[in-house]
Amino acid sequence: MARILITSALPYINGIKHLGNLVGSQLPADLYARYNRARGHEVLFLCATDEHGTPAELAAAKTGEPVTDYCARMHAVQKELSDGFRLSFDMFGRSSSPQNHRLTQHFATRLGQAGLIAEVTERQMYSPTDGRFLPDRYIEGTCPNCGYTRARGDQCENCTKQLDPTDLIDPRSAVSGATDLELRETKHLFLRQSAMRGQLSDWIEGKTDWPVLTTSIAKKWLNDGDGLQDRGITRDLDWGVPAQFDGAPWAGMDGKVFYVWFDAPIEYIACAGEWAAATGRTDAAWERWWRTDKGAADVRYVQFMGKDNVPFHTLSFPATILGSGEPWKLVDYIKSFNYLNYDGGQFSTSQGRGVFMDQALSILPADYWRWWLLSHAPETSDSEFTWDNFQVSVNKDLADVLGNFVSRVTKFCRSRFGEVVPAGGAYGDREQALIADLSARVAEYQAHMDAIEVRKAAGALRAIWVAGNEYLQAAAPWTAVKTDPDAAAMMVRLSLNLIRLYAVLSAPFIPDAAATLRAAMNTDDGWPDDVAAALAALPPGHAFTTPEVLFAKITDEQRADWATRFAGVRT
RNA sequence: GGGCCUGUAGCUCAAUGGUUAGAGCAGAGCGCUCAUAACGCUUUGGUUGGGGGUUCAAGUCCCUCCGGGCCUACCA
Repeated sequence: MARILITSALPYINGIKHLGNLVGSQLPADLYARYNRARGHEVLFLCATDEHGTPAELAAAKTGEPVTDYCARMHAVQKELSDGFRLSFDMFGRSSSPQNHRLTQHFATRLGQAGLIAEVTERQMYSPTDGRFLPDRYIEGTCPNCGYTRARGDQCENCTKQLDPTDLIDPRSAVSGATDLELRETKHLFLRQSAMRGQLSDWIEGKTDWPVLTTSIAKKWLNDGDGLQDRGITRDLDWGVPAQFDGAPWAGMDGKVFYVWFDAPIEYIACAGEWAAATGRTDAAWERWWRTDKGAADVRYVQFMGKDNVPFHTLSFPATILGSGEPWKLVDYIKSFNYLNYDGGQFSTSQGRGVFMDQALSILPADYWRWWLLSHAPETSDSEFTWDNFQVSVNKDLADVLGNFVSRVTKFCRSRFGEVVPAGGAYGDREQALIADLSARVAEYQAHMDAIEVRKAAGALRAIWVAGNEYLQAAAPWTAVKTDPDAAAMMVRLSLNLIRLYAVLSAPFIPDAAATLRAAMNTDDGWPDDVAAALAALPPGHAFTTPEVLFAKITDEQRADWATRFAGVRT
């Protein structure tokens, strides 16, 4: 039995995530977690809300709530939605947890003691009206290059020119519109990533089995220009982990907090501490997942994320861990995803374009979304969601191929033999061939799942479903029953066992439907390590119930309605 | 500007430099009647974005042009 630590990129606290966010990290991570649990491995699957930073403060200000209240409320909302999508986190924590405060300050201390933190004084834009320093992109003004009047302080969206806030003509706060901006000196801590460039580069160069998407982004940052740059890890904000604390190896950082991208990855570790605390476990229980000197040496750690998160997971977070000089577990494999587009354009949180997690669950059960999203996961390039494709794929795969198979088998059995697994008859060549075929296909499915090839795994699973329909069509028990009832009984018995097999194999993709099938077949969820044996799990005389329609089809009217409803801006 | 990814059938996507470029869906034809008008079988469909080059051999490698996307370190 292997031990597998799985983390999904942390969803930011600022609002409800869309389906593109979901398929880029949490959903495939859940697929992998469920699969490995089903295979009998020991899994710890962690995720949390990423709660610090300027956007959280501004979102709270907008609703009039204290930021702590806002984050608590939004955490609950995101937790409910992740439950709705059946994301099987062992812990859905919070980066604002006491565990993360302690651990973030601990890492900062270690890095400081190791000489890997520098104090840098710089000048940044301050808005007296807003009472805060403003990140570059929160300053708007007229572009000196093209005259666009809503250029941001980091880049003009119109002409794409890189800008500095001081370049802008008539700069103003994007938060309040205030124009009384001024440059103020402020001191910040920088993580000396440049000092660790060689160590990080050697580590990345050794990861030859990682997706190109992952390593190419890392190498770009390592080698671009003057090489890996130091990164500021503090901000002038109120909401976050205080950068000044007892035992800190620096002074003068009062009123500042750590930058979210410093504390958020540390929450992966702290979240394990939250898990232990929430489930009455000791520190040793979580440390055996994270400390190689305390039992984690045999852990395989896999991270899931969208491509925009890669630099922080390949460089900054490893720099934090390596720089600490302590035996923390480093990531073994990074699975990164491209983006899911929505009907010819991008999903957009800010513009409310596309389908968001709450909306998705309000119109269809989670399994529909899980199946479509995972079977179309943007692994090699960006992929595209269209309502037409969604309707056709889901109806065909889930309703016709899988759902209808269950219907035809259970209803035929009920009408001819009653709701019990019929006795009599023995396998012939056709059945032996089916078992051989399925054994190969299950092996293929497992290989793709082990390699985290999500779309290929979905294709292999679908082929297993199709094999049942092919068998049934060729065996034709509805004909055999007229002349050879024992043979028909054997065919039906095998087919009923196929339903159980499908329930077990499909559970990582469509857990609710799988649970419905297992309950209907009145059986367990043991993995089919031996397909022939698995197809005898339901013995003659075993009672079952005929399930209701497993997946109702999406009608043309529904599709048209949804396409219209979600075309424009979220209201 | 720089870097990376990408362009393959009507659609969504596959193809360690090595047979005649594949699969699902959609389309067409046939079969079946247990089933959610579902299922099965057969089948149409390609100058692999354009052009040039390397090679015995190129969807794959190189150059160039065209299109799409991402990143570019202060959003997270």
